[in-house]
Amino acid sequence: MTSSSTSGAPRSPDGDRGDLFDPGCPTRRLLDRIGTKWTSMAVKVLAEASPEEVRFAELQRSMTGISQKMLSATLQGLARDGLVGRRVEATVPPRVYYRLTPLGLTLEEPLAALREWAEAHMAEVDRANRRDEAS
Amino acid sequence: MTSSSTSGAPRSPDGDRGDLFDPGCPTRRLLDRIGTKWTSMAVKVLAEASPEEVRFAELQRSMTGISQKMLSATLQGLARDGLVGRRVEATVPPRVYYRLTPLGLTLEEPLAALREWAEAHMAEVDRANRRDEAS
DNA sequence: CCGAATCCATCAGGATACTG
DNA sequence: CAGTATCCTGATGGATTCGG
Repeated sequence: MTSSSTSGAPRSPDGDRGDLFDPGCPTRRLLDRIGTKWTSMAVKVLAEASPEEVRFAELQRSMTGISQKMLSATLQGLARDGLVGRRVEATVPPRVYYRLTPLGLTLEEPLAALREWAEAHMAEVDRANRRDEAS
Repeated sequence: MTSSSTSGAPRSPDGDRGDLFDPGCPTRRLLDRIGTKWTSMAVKVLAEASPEEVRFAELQRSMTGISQKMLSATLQGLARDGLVGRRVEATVPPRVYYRLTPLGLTLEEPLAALREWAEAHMAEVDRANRRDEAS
């Protein structure tokens, strides 16, 4: 098993060790997903395009620096989570369109709040870092 | 106010290639921090205690499963970012108190929004995952 | 009591090449 | 055009131990 999925589903079909950790925190599990390198950016791009669909190559262009592998993995993860939907156009060459599901759209709200905080305060965070580096 | 400042590119490995990647996205950098395993939980615990201070061992007890190393690293990171403050009581044995700074407190708002989304919708996400596993 | 240091397992994620 | 497969690296983070 090379990869047991990025968003590790509880792969303990039976009693692993019980409850060593506290997996009952949905926030942690959410952050495990949107906290990955490209996921939140994909949601943002798709949200901005919504309700229009976006093609694979178009997404790759919007997300500078992402590889096919990571884009594919990111979209797969979001699709598995029911946050984005796929539509394949059976042409030659084939075209695949992505869009946020209604559930994915609701995620955009708190994500936008986080973005606003980042744009408002990350400069101050950076300043704090500089101050600390001086020591 | 993003006084834009000198817009210091955080990590230019060596030669600045212009804009191959987009390091100007503060959201990514924010998620790189709060997306780590324990950071958001620490902020939550500290926010709930605010304006009271919390001791190291107390934090460790609240965050089930965390090691000293990770708690220390998490708090250091938050302190460097100016989100939490430390107060050392020079007793024997020494006691160290942590609390959110005003800046850290402002982060609690969007973080709480994310938490609400998680509690409201993660069950649906899980259901989507099950449905996908069936294939 | 606090946390720094070491060792070690795992994994995200980048580069590349190949299929349909 | 869209997606998969393989290889490889550095960062994440857990357990443990030492120091102040």
